[in-house]
Amino acid sequence: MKAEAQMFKSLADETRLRILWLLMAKEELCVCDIMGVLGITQSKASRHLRHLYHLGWVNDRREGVWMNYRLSVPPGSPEDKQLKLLAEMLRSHPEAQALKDRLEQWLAGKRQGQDAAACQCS
Amino acid sequence: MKAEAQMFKSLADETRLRILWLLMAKEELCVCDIMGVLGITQSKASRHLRHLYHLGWVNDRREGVWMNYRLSVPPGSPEDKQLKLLAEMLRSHPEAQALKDRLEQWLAGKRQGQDAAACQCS
DNA sequence: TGACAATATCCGGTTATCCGGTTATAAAAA
DNA sequence: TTTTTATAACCGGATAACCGGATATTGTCA
Repeated sequence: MKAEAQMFKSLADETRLRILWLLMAKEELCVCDIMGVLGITQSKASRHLRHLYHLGWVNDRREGVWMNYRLSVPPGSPEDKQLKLLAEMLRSHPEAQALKDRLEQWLAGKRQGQDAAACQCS
Repeated sequence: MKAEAQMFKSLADETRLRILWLLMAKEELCVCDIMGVLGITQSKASRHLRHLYHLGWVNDRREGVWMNYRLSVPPGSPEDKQLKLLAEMLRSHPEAQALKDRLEQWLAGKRQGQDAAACQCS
């Protein structure tokens, strides 16, 4: 039952929950997206993404300099059901809604500066 | 989202998972049952049960000197679904099966010494 | 009341987790 | 090749979690 405890441990952090929530909304995001939307340091964003990666929640895909992450749980697996349940818990959550809005804004802003560096990571 | 993180934190401990698993199998157990079946100290059993109590997973019911605990999640609530999902994850788990067997044995042994102190907590 | 049994809480020690800041790596661009 | 950018890994330090053993509380019974 160690594996199960560890799985819950990986969900027992607000930042990681927020990241999973964003990835459920957007499919694929790079580290700097996470940083920007959540307003956290690069170190923090990368650390938690690696954490989720090592536990099998997300895949990574390199695209030049960017590292993109997306959910990687097999459909129908317990982990998949867990994520769906999490989504259900958060759906009516004001904070989660606000995050989704910030994500939309962020992505819109990114589309604007198309040819320019898409991500200033300021 | 703090509440959700805290909920997962409460599940991120092997002992607490085992306790919940036992309570899903038996409906109501006293502290010394938990101690006996899991083979842990009284301090540890009580501490984790109080933890689960304060987070709303279980109710307590005093019966003389004994303190009985049982699950208290409202049917259909997200917490209920979470428990059901946990049960699904553990169902095929050898360790979980073994625990269930130990619980049966323990309760059988308890029925034997009926009039004697039901629980020596040795 | 006093003795006892079951449980809850406290104490301190150990370990795990999280964080920001820094450094290392890897790909692209100059 | 050197520089730049995005990201990962490392390094203390602070905080929180967990543990066993000791103590306090609560209920029972003589």
